[in-house]
Amino acid sequence: MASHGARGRSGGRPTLEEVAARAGVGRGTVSRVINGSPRVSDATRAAVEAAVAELGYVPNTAARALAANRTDAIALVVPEPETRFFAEPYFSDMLKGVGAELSETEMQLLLIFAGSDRERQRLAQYLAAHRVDGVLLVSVHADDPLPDLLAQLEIPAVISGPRSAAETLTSVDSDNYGGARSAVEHLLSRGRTRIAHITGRLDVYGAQRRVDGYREALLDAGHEVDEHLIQPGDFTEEGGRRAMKELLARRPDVDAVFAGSDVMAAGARQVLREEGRVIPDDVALVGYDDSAIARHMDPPLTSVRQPIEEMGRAMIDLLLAEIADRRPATSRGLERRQAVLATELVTRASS
Amino acid sequence: MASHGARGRSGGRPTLEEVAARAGVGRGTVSRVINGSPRVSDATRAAVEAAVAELGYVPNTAARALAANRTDAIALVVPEPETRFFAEPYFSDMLKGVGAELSETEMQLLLIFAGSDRERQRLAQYLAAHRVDGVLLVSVHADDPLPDLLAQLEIPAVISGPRSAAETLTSVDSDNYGGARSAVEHLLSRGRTRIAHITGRLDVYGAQRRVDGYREALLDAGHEVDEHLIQPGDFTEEGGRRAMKELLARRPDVDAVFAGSDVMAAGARQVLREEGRVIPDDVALVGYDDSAIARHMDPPLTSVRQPIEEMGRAMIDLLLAEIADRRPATSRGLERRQAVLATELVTRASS
DNA sequence: ATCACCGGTGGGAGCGCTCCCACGGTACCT
DNA sequence: AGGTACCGTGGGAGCGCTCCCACCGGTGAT
Repeated sequence: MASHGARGRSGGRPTLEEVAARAGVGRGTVSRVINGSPRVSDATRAAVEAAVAELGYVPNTAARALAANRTDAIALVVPEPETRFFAEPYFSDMLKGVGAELSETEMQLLLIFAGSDRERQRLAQYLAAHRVDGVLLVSVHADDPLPDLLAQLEIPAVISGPRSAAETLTSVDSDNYGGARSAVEHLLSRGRTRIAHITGRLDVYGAQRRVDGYREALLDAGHEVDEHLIQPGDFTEEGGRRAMKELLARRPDVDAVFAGSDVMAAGARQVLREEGRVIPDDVALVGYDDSAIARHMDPPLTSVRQPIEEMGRAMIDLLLAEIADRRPATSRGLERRQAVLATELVTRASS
Repeated sequence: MASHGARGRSGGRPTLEEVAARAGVGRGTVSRVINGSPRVSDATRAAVEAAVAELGYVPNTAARALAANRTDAIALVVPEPETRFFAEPYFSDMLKGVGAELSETEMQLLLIFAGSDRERQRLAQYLAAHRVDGVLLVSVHADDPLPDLLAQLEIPAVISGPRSAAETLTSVDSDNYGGARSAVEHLLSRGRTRIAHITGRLDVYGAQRRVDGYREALLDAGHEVDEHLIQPGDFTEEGGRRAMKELLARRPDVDAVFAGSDVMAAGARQVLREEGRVIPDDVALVGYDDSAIARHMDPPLTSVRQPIEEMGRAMIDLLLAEIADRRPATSRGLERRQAVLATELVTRASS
């Protein structure tokens, strides 16, 4: 009977069975109480809860996962650390939201890095093994095979920053279009008329939407859009520098710049200063992201704040809903879920 | 026989049993191959590996965890988001190191937030249930009960930023003493003689060590330490402002400031500028952390860089070693493990 | 030849849980 | 009174794995 180290290999945490014995009920009943089933009488439930408390019972996740074929875990897939996602404050803010929302539940958060090929391989295996109930995807490139893999495996997933207007996955996004509009409208209201735009990488859908917002804000205000004032950047500081130099060369009379990120705005500011342009007197500058850089820039940078923490919360909400449905959005038919959250323009001395 | 939905409830991922059948061997043998046991003949191993590849077998973590009483998971416990830990670039850099080192192993990373009381309660339960094989602790307050809890539960743990010189947990730290010395020596070499220090919160051990480094660098250079030049801060920008005002009031002739963090340096810079002091001509300024703020400050801030990514890697290494030993450092006797990594002074225009 | 031994192997038992079937009891119908 | 329904409950079976014991055949020692 005591053949095989049966008795608690390490300290003996109480099991369902022991709780059942203590409460004078069967195993099934305890399980029902633990899982909040309604099919338990109040008296029994009270007795079980007392036993649970006395014994300090905590369910064994592994056993539960094995028996129920679920994991109570979701994965946050972090793409290459090089991407702007991993930069402040995006990452930590989103995590804050995710963590806050998750702490209301029993779910646990797994962080999975998918930078190297090796890591992506592991991730694919991981997902194939259905070791998580759902996946959070952030800043995925348009050509990334991951979303399709998830759809194929029927793993619930939510993506932040849809890859296109036709995104099939459930998505959460901030209102890039509206954010860009608010920036441009602000500059117009300050009397600027030759407003340039340094864009983000245009294979990023959000960057495209910002360009759309830029264009339409100008058109709606009765201005023409001068294509020479739109200069592609790549979200980097150096890209911002290059773009600003190009703009100055083509349109020396530019009187405002709306940059698609604070980092690019920082690059642009360097060039403007080198060229002797005073901010905001000669050229007004507006960034995007409202990062620490914006607050500490000289002069402090007007920037579009995205509700990133809210986005994290929204992602969890949508994901949990999808897990509850137990099937990914694609097989639910057409009812694509998505959330678009409003941005806010934070006005500072640079404009 | 087919009483109870036995056949793959969801897609039928292959099991050990199926791999065994395919390879014409027993379950135990496949398990041995999967786990790299040496007690398998080469021929058998090859056959099993072929079967694994053909079937695309991936072990079921839950079953493994249940049977073997281990989880192959470690937790990174994130304290209150308010702390400086959660600020850039500390968090993401450390995560980068942790992720890189972890991707060499089969371990998975759990992120656990322990900000609110509620969350800490969950964490305690979590740990009591032994749902992770080890724990990574970051920026823990001196009076935090968590380390003791971990020791009591005999859960391997590594702390970044030891709580004191007598830290009992295995720890990883950067050389705060040496970093501070390098900052002060740099200022001395620039001919500064009235060097002030704005400290971090002195209940943080690392902040104390920086003060030690500051003092001894001065003493070793044959200078006296003027206690009026040491002003306590709290790692915040506002704290930096207050400290700088105080210093200026007490010692208007100060010609250099070594701040215990970049953020405090930013606060100090504001005050210096308001008072008409030119950086670095009138007052040289050096920060600590080499964050984005330092690079983008005006003028760019000389700062002490900590090898945070390396620290992340070191934490994982130490933790894995400890898990392999299957017992926490405390019960291994006196051989406390710790790693202290060197810092680097990044010189910029502010000094 | 006999025995102990050892590398290599198969498979039973068990990890702690969920799922589901079966069962006793009460309430309500005919 | 007998039948039917349903509620609350107990407990068997099974999730996929690891651990360990038993077993098999081949060696080398006796």
